[in-house]
Amino acid sequence: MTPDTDHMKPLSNSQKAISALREMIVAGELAPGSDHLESELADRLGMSRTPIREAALTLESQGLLELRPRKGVRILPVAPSDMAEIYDILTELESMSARQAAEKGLTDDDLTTLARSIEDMDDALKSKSLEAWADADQRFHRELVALGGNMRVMMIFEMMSNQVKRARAVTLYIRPLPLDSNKDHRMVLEAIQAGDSAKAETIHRTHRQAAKDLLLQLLATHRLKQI
Amino acid sequence: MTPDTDHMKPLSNSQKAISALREMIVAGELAPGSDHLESELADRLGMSRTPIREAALTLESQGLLELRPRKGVRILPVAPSDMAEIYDILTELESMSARQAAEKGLTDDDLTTLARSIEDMDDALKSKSLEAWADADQRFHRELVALGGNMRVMMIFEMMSNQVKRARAVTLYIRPLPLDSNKDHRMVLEAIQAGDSAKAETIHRTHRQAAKDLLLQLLATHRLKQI
DNA sequence: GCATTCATTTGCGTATGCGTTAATTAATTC
DNA sequence: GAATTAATTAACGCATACGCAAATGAATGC
Repeated sequence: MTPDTDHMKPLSNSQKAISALREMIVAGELAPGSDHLESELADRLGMSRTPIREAALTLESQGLLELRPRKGVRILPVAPSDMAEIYDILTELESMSARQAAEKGLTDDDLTTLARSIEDMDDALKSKSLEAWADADQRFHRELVALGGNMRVMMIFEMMSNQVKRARAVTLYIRPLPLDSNKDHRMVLEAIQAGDSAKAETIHRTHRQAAKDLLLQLLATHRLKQI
Repeated sequence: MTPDTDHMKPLSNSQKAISALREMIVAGELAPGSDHLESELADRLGMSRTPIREAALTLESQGLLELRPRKGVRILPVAPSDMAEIYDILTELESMSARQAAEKGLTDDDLTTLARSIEDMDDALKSKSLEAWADADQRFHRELVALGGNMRVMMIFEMMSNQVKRARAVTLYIRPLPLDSNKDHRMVLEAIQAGDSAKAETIHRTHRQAAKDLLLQLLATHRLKQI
């Protein structure tokens, strides 16, 4: 039961279409590169074309798909060069967030969520649950950005995350186990606790660059030219 | 006459609505904080509600306005804290672009547009045309981002630029003359020419931070709590 | 006079229909 | 048989219509 089971707004069809389509895309149910007529999607989601179009417009501006007249909506494939772009942006903005979080003099209380995600990653690795690890890792990065306090950075992060998730679905089981990854996370957390903004930023930047290099290497060695 | 006067696609009403509304917002014709019914905007632009809604959805995802049921579309005001967020993001992403541009070993030929915008700023200052200066300055930053080669950064830049333009319309005539600004620009250009990526990045970062500090100071001293 | 309830208005969300035009198939010509 | 043109189909852009719910105003009760 959700915290506030009462007074749940009945969520418009447009909203439903946005999340439904987003999930279908991230899950690969709508394959990268595939085309889908508005009317087809409307049938599939049991609504008319109008909310579908509105959702498609929104998702287009988030870079998940493309509206091509008479061809239908095209699910955008993500090439390694796209992932490089995304990781470069995340590297800069997350590192900035780490720095700004460290400058805030946050209390341990403010950092419980971040600390929790690190523990969750440890637990996930112990029980060899890669999905749980990926989930906790995602939470760590999101919370780091949240602590930075820049709402726009959060929006950009969420936008990019959708594409990152697709890449991870492909690479999660072909990548080496992220056994050392949590060392970095812990060092970032400690730097933020200590108020050492330069250290927090530098460590996180290095961490992110390594992640980018690993991913691109993986995609290259497996000849994954499109996700 | 535009380069290709023939075969101009007749540009859909949605597209027209997007640029029309964007220009009205940036120009202040639709005041920050004001509400406008979809039907009102539809009448004003001589089209039905459908393309207006589609345009509003797009502009909402670009942070220019907000759709509030029964209140109409609300033109989002920009507070100093918003400008701080925007400048922080631009600082990081433009500095990264400067670094990456420098790493590319660009020829003087690749850099003509950038060099041109610097000259234009000089000319504008000589003829005391602040608008022309602001325009050339905007072109410098856009071209720098373009040279970085990250399409997503370009998109983010364009998005943020809309809000920056509104701030500039307010501050352009109350700010000190940007007499030294071009020294920074020239140094960035030279660093890129020389392939000195660290220098290009550092100088541009400093330049951007100074711009942020100046802007926030201006807004504070003039008690501009909302633009 | 103030609050509460009911009636009315109004704006939005969404379905639907239609004209336009791109894409596809058929037809005609060389 | 290939290629160009004509005919057909179909998807989209947009206008329009309508039901519902929120906001507004009127009316009633205390």
